[in-house]
Amino acid sequence: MSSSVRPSEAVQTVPVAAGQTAFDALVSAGTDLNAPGAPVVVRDSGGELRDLAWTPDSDTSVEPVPAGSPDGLAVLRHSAAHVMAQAVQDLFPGTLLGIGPPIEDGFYYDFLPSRPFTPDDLAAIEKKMADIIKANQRFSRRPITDEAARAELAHEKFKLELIGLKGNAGDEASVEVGAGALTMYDNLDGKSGERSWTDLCRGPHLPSTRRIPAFKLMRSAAAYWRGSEQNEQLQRIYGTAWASRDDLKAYLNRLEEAAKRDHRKLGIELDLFSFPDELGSGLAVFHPKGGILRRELENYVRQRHIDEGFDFVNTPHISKDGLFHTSGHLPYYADTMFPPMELEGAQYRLKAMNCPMHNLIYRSRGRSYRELPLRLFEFGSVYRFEKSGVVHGLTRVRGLTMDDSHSYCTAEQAPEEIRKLLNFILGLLRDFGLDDFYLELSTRDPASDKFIGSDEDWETATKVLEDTAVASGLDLVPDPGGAAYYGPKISVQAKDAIGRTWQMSTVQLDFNQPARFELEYQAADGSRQQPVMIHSAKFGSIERFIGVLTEHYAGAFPAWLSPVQVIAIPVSQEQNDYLERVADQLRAQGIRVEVDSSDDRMQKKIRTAQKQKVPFMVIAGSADEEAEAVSFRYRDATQRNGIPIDQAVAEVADVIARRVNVSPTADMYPS
RNA sequence: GCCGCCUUAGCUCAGUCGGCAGAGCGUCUCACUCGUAAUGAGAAGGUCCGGAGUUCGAUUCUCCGAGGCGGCUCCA
Repeated sequence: MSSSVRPSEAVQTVPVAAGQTAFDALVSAGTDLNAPGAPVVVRDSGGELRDLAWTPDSDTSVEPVPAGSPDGLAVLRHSAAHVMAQAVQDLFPGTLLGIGPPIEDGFYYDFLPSRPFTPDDLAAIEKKMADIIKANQRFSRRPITDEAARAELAHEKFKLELIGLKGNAGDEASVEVGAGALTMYDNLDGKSGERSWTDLCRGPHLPSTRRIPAFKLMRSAAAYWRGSEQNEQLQRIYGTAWASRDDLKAYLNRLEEAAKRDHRKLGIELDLFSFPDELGSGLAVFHPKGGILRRELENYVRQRHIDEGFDFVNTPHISKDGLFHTSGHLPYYADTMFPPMELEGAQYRLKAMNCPMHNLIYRSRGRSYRELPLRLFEFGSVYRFEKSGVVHGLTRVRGLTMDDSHSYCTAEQAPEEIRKLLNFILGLLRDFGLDDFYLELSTRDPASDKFIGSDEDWETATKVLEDTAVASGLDLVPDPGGAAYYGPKISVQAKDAIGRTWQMSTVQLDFNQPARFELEYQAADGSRQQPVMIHSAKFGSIERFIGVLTEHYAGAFPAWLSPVQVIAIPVSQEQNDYLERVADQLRAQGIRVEVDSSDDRMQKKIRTAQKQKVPFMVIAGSADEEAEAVSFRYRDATQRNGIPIDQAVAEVADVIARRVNVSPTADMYPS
């Protein structure tokens, strides 16, 4: 990401005399406030962000905050949100205001208009915003008492509600209001000084609207007031704003690049999978090429689980619903499980999780401490009735296959087992070039009745997970209230090739299901003890993992995963037979080869293979055929062409075979 | 589930202010036999998402449903 701040421009504190504005202090210190990326606000000695117009009561110093810094951008974006709100209220009188905070890469503002916004409305709002920016309105801070604010905002019911919420730490609304006395921000016309708009806001803001160099409105959508489904839906307009036009352009390019990687688009282009309407929403079919991806991934993860000492089991897709009452999943998740089928007096359900069935396998006979940890693994297909609005490509589906495993062990063994699982997971993700991780620790919300089990068990389980997570040395982000109903979890978050974070694998520690299923083992002293179980999924769902990998690799899968590894291209049809023989030679080494014997021109075939992101091409003309050679072309790490080189068939086969049949981490490109 | 938008050929998308529907790519056929990202010509291909309604007539308007997209909420 481009930014206006470089280390060499490290900011220095500037002294400010009592009664002097920070603005004047900066100017007298020689700061060019008109330069691109110039400071837009300051940080006082207490670390608070302040407007440039801020005037301290006593002598102090401030640190300028440049527009391109994270804080500067947040102020810039929040100021853009104000400009947008003003434009909206100008164009659509009577529209009520919600809140308008800065967010990653931009800002939004929530409105209650008389009708939802259309794309044409957004264009008009954008134009109006440009006028406001051109008018160079000053953002002017005005402290106000609660009573006066209530009077002034009598018609803004949402703002009134915010006043009551003043200072709620962690509340999104505190962005607007914050602790301490309320402040209003007035927009004053650059020439006349006339007030054109006012908003209840903690600030700080840019000195004036002119300091918004580049913005764009992105989309409008509904959002619940204060994020609750129980509340009224407002119309949210998202925008983006940057410290320079170039930064905006770079951001829009990034979005375009991300769109090109969209697995839903690539899935069609590369003929991997589809979602036939006839099946229903969120139900995917994998075409032959997607089938190869699945098979390779399954083979890979199966072997890894064998190496880690897992036993392989199989369980049905359907069960009488008593099982899910025993596990505790029903009735908590009744609405996300497919509805029951009534058969011979029993209610059957498609399974939405595999753990209860694995518990039955554990319980099928007496267990000794000697066989713990007992590790069960299954490619378990489950069905979850995701709400219609949340289904999304392969990343959120209604039918999925999990690489689901459950480790049953003694409470004492749990920390070591979790440590091993975490290592296993990180190693596995690294094999896919995912190596920038952080962990999320999802814990119980003690106030919620969504969680079962005793306080002591929760504390113990959470402590065990937390200690293991901390010991991994990775960053650990708390996720209060995000636990499963039966226990806390660690999820591994990984950054993909273009820096987007995906939740990948999870490890969950569960005291509850073993108790509910009355799982036991006989300890060394002959006593009967209850094991704990550790749920873990490495890919999570294979569908989702394929979706994430497709975007991570932009469809250019490493050679071992590529559905077609080699395309053989004849210079003219004369070489078709020769290349068939070459292809057979490669196939004999386990390589997936296709000969393109269509009547396209060679150039066209190269283009097609390139677009299909096939890692290797072998091309042969009459000269090659005579020499028992091929011209070898490959995709390099940047997915551009490698340099063509003429090589003997045996050598080429050898080079390709090494890239295709070895461990996934191996460098796939000839050097 | 909620709000908004969308659904036309295998894919990407025009279009009909209500009157027997179009392009590019892909597919097929023919000609060309070619040396590292598109050879040319021709043809086939459509219950215009489904159902109901309004109308002389609906792909177009209305309603219901399905599916998709962008968000919100949710994600064991």
